[in-house]
Amino acid sequence: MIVRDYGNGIKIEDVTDFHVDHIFDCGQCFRWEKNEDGSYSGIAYGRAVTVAYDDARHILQIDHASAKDFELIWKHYFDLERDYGAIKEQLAADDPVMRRAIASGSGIRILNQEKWETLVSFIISQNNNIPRIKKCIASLAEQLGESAGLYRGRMWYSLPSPEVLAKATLADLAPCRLGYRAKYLLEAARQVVAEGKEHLETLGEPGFSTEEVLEQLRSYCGVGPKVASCIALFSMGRIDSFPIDTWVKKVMSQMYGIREHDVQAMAAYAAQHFGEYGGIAQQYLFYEITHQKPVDK
DNA sequence: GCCCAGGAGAAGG
DNA sequence: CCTTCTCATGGG
Repeated sequence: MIVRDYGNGIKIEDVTDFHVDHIFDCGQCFRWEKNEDGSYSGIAYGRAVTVAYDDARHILQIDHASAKDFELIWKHYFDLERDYGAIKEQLAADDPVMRRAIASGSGIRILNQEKWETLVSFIISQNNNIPRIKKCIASLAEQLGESAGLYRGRMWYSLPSPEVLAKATLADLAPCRLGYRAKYLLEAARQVVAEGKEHLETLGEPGFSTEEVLEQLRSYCGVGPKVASCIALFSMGRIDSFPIDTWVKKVMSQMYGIREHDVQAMAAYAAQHFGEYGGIAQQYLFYEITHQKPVDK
């Protein structure tokens, strides 16, 4: 992987299977905003950057980042060492439904996000819609988070740490408009602090089965089967984890003929047909159904 | 007013 | 073990 430093950012050559719209608008992350030129600016691991991709030249540009940070953070964050071409080929074989879904979101990459941030984000996500989830998380960062400095003419904030959130009160969270999820969040933060932050980090390491990881995650208040699957998938590299939400239920019933509320059957179908790539398959399906144009008659 | 959103916890069988 | 009810909030 060739990385060139241009002073205030870096360019990476020969990046394929990458599209910023697919990556940042497939529901896996909530802290990236699209700029007028099509690039996205956001914050992760305490760094505010801007990401653009040249589809013709296969060049990924990360502004406000160093080559050192690329090796340390961004290479892994964007999952650049995984061969998505081969995975897409395998998933599409003998599955016309998946082939069409992959065509719509061909540049998706499963991000490796911060575990704590992902836990917080998906507790907030429950029974909520994506625009409002983004507002809640941005508000939480601005109210209680840490400053990551000035960039592109404004201040950027990380989410509050577990320690800060564990000491916060419902009144502190009131401006964020989290609704009934606020008390879940405080409860989860207190558990993370009580057991030590390392525990959450350790969960991401190999050695545990995905089922063990999901079970551990479900011990946090506000984390059930679906939210646990998202945390495992989007921050712990468990790409076999298959989150089943209302949208996936729609896809699975419409396209694969499984009864609308039969979550068990959907999980079984995913395990059998998508296997170790269930989470990636799920993202293609999710992207397609959440971006399909309404049919006008 | 209704229904819905990347659901989960609590209560009641 | 299972099913049903409830939980804030804002947009359509």
